[in-house]
Amino acid sequence: MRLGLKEDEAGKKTSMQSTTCEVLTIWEVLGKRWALLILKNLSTKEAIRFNELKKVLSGISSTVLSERLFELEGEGLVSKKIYTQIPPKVEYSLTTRAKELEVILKDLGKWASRWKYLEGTKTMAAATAGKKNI
Amino acid sequence: MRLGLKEDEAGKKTSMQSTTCEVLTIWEVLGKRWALLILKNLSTKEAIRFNELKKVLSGISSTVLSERLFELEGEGLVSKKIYTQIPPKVEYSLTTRAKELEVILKDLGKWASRWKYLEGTKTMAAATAGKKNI
DNA sequence: CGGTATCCTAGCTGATACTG
DNA sequence: CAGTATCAGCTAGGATACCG
Repeated sequence: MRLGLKEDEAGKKTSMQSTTCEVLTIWEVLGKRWALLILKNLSTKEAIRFNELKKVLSGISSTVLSERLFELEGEGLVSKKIYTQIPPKVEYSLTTRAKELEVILKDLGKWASRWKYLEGTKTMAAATAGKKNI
Repeated sequence: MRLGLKEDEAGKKTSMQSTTCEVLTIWEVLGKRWALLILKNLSTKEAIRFNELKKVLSGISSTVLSERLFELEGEGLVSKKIYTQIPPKVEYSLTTRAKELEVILKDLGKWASRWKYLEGTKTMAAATAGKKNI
């Protein structure tokens, strides 16, 4: 199973980092592509279904979405409600834990936008150099 | 140049996401491996030299360290002080912006550890399933 | 509908070797 | 010392096809 393997890696990577900072463990999950978007979209709707989510996150594949959702659930950020029926129906929603995270993320967002327009300084040199491949 | 290409990607990736959330742009940089560690180590020392940093982050290669440092500089999180001399000497340090980020990161860390030991609930099922490959 | 299994590619990463 | 160029391995991510 693919997920199993991933966790193993994560374990390997964090093994030498987790001692340094708790944040890194979370980062292993949140830092991954789509993770944040998923959380964000989940926060707008109360509950959302798989394909609905997939539609919103245009570009993501079922594989990855499923994977991220699984990881997020493992971290206790997302809860899954399964309706055993045909056709299947599964609803995802944020947990209390994730709600708390939202606040922090919002702070991060504020921080990000606060500095976004102040790049006219010396740091701009590097930024520009990077954007337009020298 | 390798760095140039990376920025292009970042631009491409965020193009459809940045409108959704400012955080994502930062995440493109912070989410990358080593980025957080670098920031963390920079915060302990006032200023640090390239190889010194490389030594602390045992496992990282010059290539990646240089790359990350460049990206972080582009985001205005790290400042570089070059001493034109032989042998070369370059010191890296955190910018004011990064100092602010630290606070947020610390909150994130608190959040992370606060929940770390409460995984004995239903969320544990998924967590366990993930950790030990079913 | 909601996933999982499989294959395949792109890009991140790290080791090595080489400049200023 | 502080990188950069180059090469090679590995893995995440996407597309497809197929079950419950």
